Amino acid sequence: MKDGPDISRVAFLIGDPARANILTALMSGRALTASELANEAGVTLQTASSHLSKLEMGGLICPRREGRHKYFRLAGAEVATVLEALMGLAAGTGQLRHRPGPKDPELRRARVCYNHLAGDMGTQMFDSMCDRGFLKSSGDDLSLTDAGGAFIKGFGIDLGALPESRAPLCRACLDWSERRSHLAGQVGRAMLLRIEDLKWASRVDGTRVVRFTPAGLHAFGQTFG
Amino acid sequence: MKDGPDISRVAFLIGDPARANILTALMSGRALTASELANEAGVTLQTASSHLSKLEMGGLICPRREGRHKYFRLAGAEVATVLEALMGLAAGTGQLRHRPGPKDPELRRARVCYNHLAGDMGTQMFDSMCDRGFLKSSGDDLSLTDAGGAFIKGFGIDLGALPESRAPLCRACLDWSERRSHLAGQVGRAMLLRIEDLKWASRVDGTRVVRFTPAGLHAFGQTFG
DNA sequence: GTAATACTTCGGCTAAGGTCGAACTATGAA
DNA sequence: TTCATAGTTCGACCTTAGCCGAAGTATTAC
Repeated sequence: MKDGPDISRVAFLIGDPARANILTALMSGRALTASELANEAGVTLQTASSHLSKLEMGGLICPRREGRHKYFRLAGAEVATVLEALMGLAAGTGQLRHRPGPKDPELRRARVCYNHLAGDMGTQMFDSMCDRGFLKSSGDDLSLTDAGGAFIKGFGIDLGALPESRAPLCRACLDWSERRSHLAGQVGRAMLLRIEDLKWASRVDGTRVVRFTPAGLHAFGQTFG
Repeated sequence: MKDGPDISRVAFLIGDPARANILTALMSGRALTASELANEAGVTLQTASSHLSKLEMGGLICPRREGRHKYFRLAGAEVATVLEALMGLAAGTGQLRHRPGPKDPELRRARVCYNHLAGDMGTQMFDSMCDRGFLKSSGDDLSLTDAGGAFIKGFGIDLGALPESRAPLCRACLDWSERRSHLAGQVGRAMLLRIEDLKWASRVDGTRVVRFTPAGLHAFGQTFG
């Protein structure tokens, strides 16, 4: 028994409804204050503070002080991956499915996953870029081809401006609603930012929903149809 | 708040040490009895029975009666994926790392992941098959090329004999110790079975360790070097 | 049949931990 | 300075659930 790392501590942290709501809210990729997260989780500030310190101790979130505010964000893409995988499993095991709220169809259509585009439109973009030979997956790793580099440059993304970091340029991320991959990594992040810059879409405050304008939808279809 | 599926229920189930041990034991891919799992988890049979019924209700494991025994197995590859992702995160977040037992190096070298080969040798096999063009990842999905089909046929695997099922033939699975992908899916399963058939390696009872014979190690190196 | 093994259910004990009110600290605004 | 806002810490309450002994059911062995 006791093979490998200890799963239960991390799972225990995610296993509380309030903490799960906090983490889900942070899946938007934004850094949120303790008060905002308390509100998201539906608990008082004191309770949220306790949860947040536990999540921080467990290495799932990172704090950042800013004046009298304390902002929290997910500790990394690996955390987001686990959360997405759990969502996929929760959605799959039937009775665990949450009653689909009014936002549910919108979420399935286009949403933020950590810092990149997910949902139907996220996978559509990914597939289109693969089909046209912009992405090449050499076994495990995903990378941008020369044609792909030219494409995203034409799309308005300056590769040189991307920060040097250990984070891979391209990464595949499994989508819980579509059960297929979408584009993550630094390029995935840059694509979403560019889509917002182009005013094709904007995030709906307080949710993970990404809402496209009619014009943006049309342009998206032209580009990734 | 409350976007998407409810994570916390599934995470709560995994968040108990006894249940986490049970699930980890089932990562061997084998079906184990309630008594065996009680022993793995370090609790009495009564306690394990309670845990097992909760895991079953939660859709994480499937029971199968066989005489007076009740065998349990993981409910599916999706569950295994979540567990592997959690292991990766737990191993990564530092203080959560379990004290490395004597079996730890062996586990990192070669182990069973649900029903396929993982660890250093698992990723080595995967990389080799990718480099030689046996596997093609068209964007998201992983598939066997013609050359790959010929290769595994030569290796002694009859593709036609694989059962018709919704499970994909090839699938990439993230490895918590190597942090890279290895081969899962039906072909991954068949490869491991064939390796055992060839007597290259055998599983160590009661653990996830796959122990190669010297001859098997040599043959493996020849084939996937 | 009787005995043994495998598992389940029940009941009670106990400990862990989620919750919030109230008091406290720290930063910023007037 | 004085007040307001953001967050933390403390203490008490209380629900939850993990645990095991004991009794109950089901299946196999003899």
